[in-house]
Amino acid sequence: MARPRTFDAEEALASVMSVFWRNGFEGASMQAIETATGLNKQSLYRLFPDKRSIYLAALSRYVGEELAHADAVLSGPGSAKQRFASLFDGLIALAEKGDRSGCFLCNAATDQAQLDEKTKTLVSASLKRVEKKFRKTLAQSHPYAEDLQRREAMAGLLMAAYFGIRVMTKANAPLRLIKAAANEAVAKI
Amino acid sequence: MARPRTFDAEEALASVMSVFWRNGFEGASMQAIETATGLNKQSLYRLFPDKRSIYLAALSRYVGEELAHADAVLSGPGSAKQRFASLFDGLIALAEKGDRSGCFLCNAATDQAQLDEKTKTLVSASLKRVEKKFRKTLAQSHPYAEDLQRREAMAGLLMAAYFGIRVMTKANAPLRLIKAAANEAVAKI
DNA sequence: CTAATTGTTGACCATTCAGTCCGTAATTAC
DNA sequence: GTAATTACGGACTGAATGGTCAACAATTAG
Repeated sequence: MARPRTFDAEEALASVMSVFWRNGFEGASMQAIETATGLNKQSLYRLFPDKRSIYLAALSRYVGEELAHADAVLSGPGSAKQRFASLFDGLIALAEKGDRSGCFLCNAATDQAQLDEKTKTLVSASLKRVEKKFRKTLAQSHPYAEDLQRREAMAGLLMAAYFGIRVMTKANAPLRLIKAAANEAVAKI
Repeated sequence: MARPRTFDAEEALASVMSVFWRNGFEGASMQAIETATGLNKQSLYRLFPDKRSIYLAALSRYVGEELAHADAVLSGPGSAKQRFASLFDGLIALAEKGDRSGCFLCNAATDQAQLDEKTKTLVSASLKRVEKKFRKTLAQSHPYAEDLQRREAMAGLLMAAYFGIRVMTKANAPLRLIKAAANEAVAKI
């Protein structure tokens, strides 16, 4: 009968996710991951075959959380415009409290998507899920409910605005610029 | 009398820029840089004190080129809307020919801005220059010429859209989505 | 108790990393 | 020719890297 694991795999993954989110794939050393999790890397190698697998698991976890959050916000009451306002207000609120950590998905896209096939696949699939969610929300309000082309166009713009604001946040753009971009994006719905 | 340098420093920097753009700071090894430039790294260490300095020089070069290009496009004939259309059409054209390399500035923002003070300063200053250029262009057309608040808001949105599309491009978003986002951003001017 | 199984620990490994060292090279001034 | 200066080439350095190894540990079944 096997010896039971003494750590919680999900908890460990949450710590790992923070390290990869902040440092990127190459910048996050296994030593840093050991420190963040309080585990010996051999314990992690029991769960995952290599560093890339740990990275992908962490990214998957992040995307899951981010989409769940977006879903909650975009499933709220009101028109599509109001719901997107809530989503973008969330970005403003993060910047207001000095949170400049940005978005792990954006990081993975710019950092690894063109360098590693598996990361590319995961990033690409994640974008599809975001698009689907944005279009679904828009489809619940006029005129996007009836006009498929307008819905697709606006979903595209909102996605670009969302990711762009994430980049600008990490790039230390002033709060007024982040607010301007977020509010203007919502105003155009 | 000193021995003259046998390579062109600007040419070397262009090669270095490509390596850093593609691989990021951590992922670009000095060995890869040697290979790309055809120089021994000791020759580069004659020009720059360390890897970070090389990286910052490469990023500066990129920003200079990108802003010069944007300046050329945004200084063209027509309304602000038409000029931005040209700029965003450029992004579409890159995607159309399969160029998914994205934007080194975006990469630096998401990758290094929160990890290294000098990179953060350069990235932040670069964003200011982009914003200034976008606002200047908008100020040449109605109603942005007269309405400072609208100008700032639209500049913010266009910046977010621009950077967001860069991220989506690198994230392998489908061409139709990139087109939708770019065209909708311009349509909102 | 032993056997089987997986988990933990810490040492170990070969390679890679950014940077350094030093002999040789190229150029001009004298 | 020598001297002075910076450039080039390739070897070298200590540390860091992702991953492996093997002894010991924890658990249950029989």
